[in-house]
Amino acid sequence: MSTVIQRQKLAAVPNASASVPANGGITAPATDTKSRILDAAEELFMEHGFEATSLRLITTEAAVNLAAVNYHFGSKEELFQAVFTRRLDPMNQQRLSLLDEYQKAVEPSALTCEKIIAAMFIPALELSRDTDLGGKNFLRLLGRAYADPAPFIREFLSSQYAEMIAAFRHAFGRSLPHLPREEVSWRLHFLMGALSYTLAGTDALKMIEKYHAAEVGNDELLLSRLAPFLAAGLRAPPSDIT
Amino acid sequence: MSTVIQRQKLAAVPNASASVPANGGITAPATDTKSRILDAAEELFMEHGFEATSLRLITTEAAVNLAAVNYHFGSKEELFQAVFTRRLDPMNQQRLSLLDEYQKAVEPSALTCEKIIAAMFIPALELSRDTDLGGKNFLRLLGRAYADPAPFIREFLSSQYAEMIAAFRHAFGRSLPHLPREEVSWRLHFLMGALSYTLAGTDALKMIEKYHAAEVGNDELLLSRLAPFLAAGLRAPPSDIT
DNA sequence: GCTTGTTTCAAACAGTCGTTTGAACGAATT
DNA sequence: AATTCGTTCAAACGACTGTTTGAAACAAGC
Repeated sequence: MSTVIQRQKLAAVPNASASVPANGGITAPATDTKSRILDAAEELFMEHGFEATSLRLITTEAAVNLAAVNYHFGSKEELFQAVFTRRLDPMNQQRLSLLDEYQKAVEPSALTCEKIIAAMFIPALELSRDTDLGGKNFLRLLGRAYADPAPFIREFLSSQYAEMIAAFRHAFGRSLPHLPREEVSWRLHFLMGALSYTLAGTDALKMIEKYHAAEVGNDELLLSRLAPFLAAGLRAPPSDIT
Repeated sequence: MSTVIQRQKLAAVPNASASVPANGGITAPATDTKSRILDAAEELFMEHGFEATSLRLITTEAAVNLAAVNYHFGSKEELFQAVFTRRLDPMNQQRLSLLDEYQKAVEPSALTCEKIIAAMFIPALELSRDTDLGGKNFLRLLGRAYADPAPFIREFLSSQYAEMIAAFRHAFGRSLPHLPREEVSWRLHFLMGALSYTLAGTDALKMIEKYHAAEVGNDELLLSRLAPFLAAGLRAPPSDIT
């Protein structure tokens, strides 16, 4: 009862052509079905998690037919991965090239920890600003996916991250030559933890709002808090248990 | 919602008395229905998450009837909370009393960061060792719950943690008098992130196995890696953006 | 014996889930 | 005009969800 089925409108929208949305608002309309699904899925997966988000919720929010997800993506799992590859792949690529750029500028000496951390964070921060609304959603979604138990999520993420992690472990190793390789691995692990937790939690956002409203760009503020903390931790003397 | 629970008595339970299990094995059988459900739920919630774990899976694993969950706990959500309160409440209480004990020993001076960190970690580590198998499961479950989007989980956890967090923020504030209160809050936040990520992820366990098999007690090893990293981060000079 | 109250059980309830189907549409090609 | 192809649609599929029910099983009290 009551839950009358969604009556979708006909397609055939000739698109907004090149017209700037012109709505002083925030969100871009997203013309084609595939993008609308991705946008809605990104937002809803972040809000409720993978299992708790039904395809009917996504397709209703995106104003498309229920079957469109399986038609365009194959399955719910593949949709989830598509949400990630759309943003994660470019972001990690940007991290790698930024790290490379920084390294070339100081060759042959090693980078400072702060510089390496910046190469990890800046692409994430840009992502959160570039896209009108989706970027911030995505970072929170990403942080949550780190802790998701589903095997297909963990495998997918670890494969997406392998190359980037390896490059940054190498960079930190060069920057901290006195530190055993093993210790570098651990500290990179802790660093990722602090980062993903900060990006995922709503706590961080609440803190920002509480203290600084919109005074500084919230992203730079976050980096300015996190970078000294992490850099100092990375440079700590190695533990004596070997 | 808010379905008022049926009758549910807790009196006259004969209990396991003082009998030590005495089985040289690993797992305790868990005699009564309620405990068997809690044990199975703890393990399965950790493995698959809240939404993806069905009551039928739990009751099958616990070898009890499906209706037993609703009879003993009221609902799936209340079962989830019961899984947490069983271990989380004593652990946080232990953290508080340990912090208090450390503080009394050095009064009137302030505690070192390492000591405060130890007061946070040792109860968690003991939990992971005391109980035969459940403890380790629970810590991983806890780490994952931090990142769970479900509102009832977030609210429940934040209420369970409020008192402990406040006490430790105060202790860190005393230990780092040169640091603005705001900065202390941020760094405590990062600290919790590194901790929960480390406890939740399987990555940390894999690292331990990779490097040290069972040479040292894995828990002490973990603390010896994490404490210097976090202490150094906490003691870093404050960021210049005010 | 019977009664009382707690706990277990199989079965059903009322939905929601992801996925599939086959018909219908729109636009370009022949 | 007819045909093709990619896309959208309503409807249904079978399986699974948390929860409820009313009857049994069980122990203890009188």
